[in-house]
Amino acid sequence: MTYRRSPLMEERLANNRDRILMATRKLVAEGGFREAQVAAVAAVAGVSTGMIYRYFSSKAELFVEVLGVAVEQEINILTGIATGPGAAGERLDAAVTCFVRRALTGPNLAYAFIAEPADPEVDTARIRYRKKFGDVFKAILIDGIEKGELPDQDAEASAACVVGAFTEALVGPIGPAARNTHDKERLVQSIRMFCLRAVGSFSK
Amino acid sequence: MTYRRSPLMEERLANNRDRILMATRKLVAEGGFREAQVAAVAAVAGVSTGMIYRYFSSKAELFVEVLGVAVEQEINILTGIATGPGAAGERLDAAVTCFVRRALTGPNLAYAFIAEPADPEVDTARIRYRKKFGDVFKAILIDGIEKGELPDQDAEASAACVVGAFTEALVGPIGPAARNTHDKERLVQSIRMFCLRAVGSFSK
Amino acid sequence: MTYRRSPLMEERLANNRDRILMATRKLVAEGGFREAQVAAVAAVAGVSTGMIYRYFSSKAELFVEVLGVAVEQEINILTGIATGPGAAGERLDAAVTCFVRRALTGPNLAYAFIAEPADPEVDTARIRYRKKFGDVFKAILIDGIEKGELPDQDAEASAACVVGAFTEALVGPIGPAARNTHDKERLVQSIRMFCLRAVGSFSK
Amino acid sequence: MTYRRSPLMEERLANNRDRILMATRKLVAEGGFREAQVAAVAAVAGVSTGMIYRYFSSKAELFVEVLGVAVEQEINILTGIATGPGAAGERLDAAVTCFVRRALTGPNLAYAFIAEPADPEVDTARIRYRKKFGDVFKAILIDGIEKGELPDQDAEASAACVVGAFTEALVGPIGPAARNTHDKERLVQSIRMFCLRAVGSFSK
DNA sequence: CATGAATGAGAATTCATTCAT
DNA sequence: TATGAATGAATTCTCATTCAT
Repeated sequence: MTYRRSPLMEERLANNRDRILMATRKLVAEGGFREAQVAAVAAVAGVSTGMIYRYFSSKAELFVEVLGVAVEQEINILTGIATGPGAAGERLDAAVTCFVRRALTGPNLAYAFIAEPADPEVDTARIRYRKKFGDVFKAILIDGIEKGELPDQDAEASAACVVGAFTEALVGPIGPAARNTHDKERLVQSIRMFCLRAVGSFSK
Repeated sequence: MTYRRSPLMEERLANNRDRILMATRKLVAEGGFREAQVAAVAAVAGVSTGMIYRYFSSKAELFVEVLGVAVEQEINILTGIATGPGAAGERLDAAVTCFVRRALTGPNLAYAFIAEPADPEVDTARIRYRKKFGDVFKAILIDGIEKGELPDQDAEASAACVVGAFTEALVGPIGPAARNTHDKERLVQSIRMFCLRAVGSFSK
Repeated sequence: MTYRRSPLMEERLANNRDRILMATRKLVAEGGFREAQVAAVAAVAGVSTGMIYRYFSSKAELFVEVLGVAVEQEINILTGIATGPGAAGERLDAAVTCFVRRALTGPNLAYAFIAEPADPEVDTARIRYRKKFGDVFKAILIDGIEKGELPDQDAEASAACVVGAFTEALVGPIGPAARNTHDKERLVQSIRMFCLRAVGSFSK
Repeated sequence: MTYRRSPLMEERLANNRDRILMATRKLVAEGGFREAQVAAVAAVAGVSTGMIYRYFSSKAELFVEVLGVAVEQEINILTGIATGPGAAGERLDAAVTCFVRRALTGPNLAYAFIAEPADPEVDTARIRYRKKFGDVFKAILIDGIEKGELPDQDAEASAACVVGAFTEALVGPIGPAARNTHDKERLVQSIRMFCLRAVGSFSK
């Protein structure tokens, strides 16, 4: 008698995969890639180390996917804003504000951005994911420039600068200082204004 | 007849330390801290591994100093510009332009910004060094705001954003794409304009 | 069908730990802590070096446990004698004789006494373990003094001297010379008489 | 013109040798063989590391000689007592008391006795030196036994036990606890009485 | 299928000894 | 002769990955 993969087992498999991803994300968020050793991930996920290799061919692949999942979530939200109605300046405003606020809420994504690639593979992915963020902003910028709402500029570079600006502001020296809600909101506004002025959108 | 330390010996000593630092810098620039293992550094520097520990008490200390040397060079140049004559906007312009141009010239500084903390010790230093850069820009901003040349803003946050903006633009997805002189100059101008608009300085 | 940890697996686990301990003990007994490098222990135990760190967090911890296991065995036996019936002098007699005889039988304990602290951690443990031996003898002495069976004396110091006396006699210059059974028994009697006279118990 | 070894140079050589020995002794006394690295010895002695190898072919040889010098000093004093006038019991009394008192005075010799051989070579020497001490006591014992002053016993074993007894009492768990003069004198008396009772000399 | 024990290739660091100057 | 910079073998410890059960 052989084992057939029952629907139930499928679900357990999916659950396992998710739990591994979540465990990894948790560990990376808390202590960087350094703390996300395979054994630790397995322990947090409640699976064996061997199990991890059923779903991911290597630790690097696991990391890449963790980054991917985190990025996708944010990209979806931002894209919703970017493709919505309203003037380019307003959409940019909303996108920047949303992104910064979410990043400050939990150490879920921001850390993953600077967290060093434990692997060249992860490095490559990291660059790719940052570009995805830039693309969302770039789209808004191009739209705004075409419609004359924004001054002419290198949309590609500006978009990268926007991403870099809040990355630095979030994870750099001034980031961790913002602990209470008041400080956080102040930081959100500072970054927001900076970026808006930077792209020439004076929505005030 | 007594033995005196000959100039040649002095030079060799200095050369060793410097060669170790240069070798480390080279390796970090090329492949990140990951590639700068003690054995590799020793090989590139043309010394034995033990030699490295004559000059640096640990690998972390070596890394910290490599970062420090690179940062100090740039800080000195930027500070010269920041404390010089001219309107705040002009000095900011010059500082940003200079910084970006130098970063694009060689892999001398840029890597220091993303390079992940192989060590908590290095991490701490890295944050500190980034802050140093921010402080130079912050000084110009505060000066400009006081004199009414720049709009009121959170100088601390803006400075961090400026640093982040060109960090991302330099080492992020669009950075490596700029290979020839023409592309590079275009990138310099893009980042420059972005930052100037961002702080409200429309020197055009 | 679920997987259960088979008895065989349990045994192999226990075996590994024990084999590591035994291998360490063997190497320390033969060549001191110096010879018990992690790689050597692994080789003798028939495991990989990494395996050792599954059971012991550091080499020092391994050494401490090796000492501890050896000491505990002996302490248990001695305590049984010390807390048994009979006059203090007789119990002391039995304890000393038993201890010395066992030490001469195999290189199981004696080495633990001289073996130098390869590590401050091990040093601390070594002192502690020696004190444990002293305490067994001290208890007998105090009992004998109280009951008037033994002359008044510093029980603490006398106990330490007893431990030192046979340590030296066992591992010192005269120890290894005693190869055959006859010599050994003669040594046992010599040490026994020395210690009994020393504490004032002339059971003859 | 070649250099001829002047008397002055001879003296400097001798001085160097002595300074190296003293430096080693100091370091061993303070921190065990572990702390007496060649570089440290050189620094304390005020010579270069290379200099050390002019006088000692290896570190082990240096250690052996340091032990030897320390032992010789003590042996001389003890022999003076042992070969002097008086009853065997009295001479033994004086020898033990002298030895223990001197050992407690400074951490000069006692430590060297248990301090683990950094080298098999040192190990061998250490055993040999301990035997030398035993021989002094053995001589007194044999004398006393022959003259009927002491009960018949295995002089060799008893001598080893005496050495072991105060070694343990000095460097074991109760040793370092005795800090002030009062405690020390009490320890001296305790060890003294123990040893005298042990060899059957009740000089009280 | 699921486990987690086992592996072993690295990586950092130390220090006795040598030898060019 | 004297120096101390330089060497590099040796040692401990880590952790991704595999595979017998």
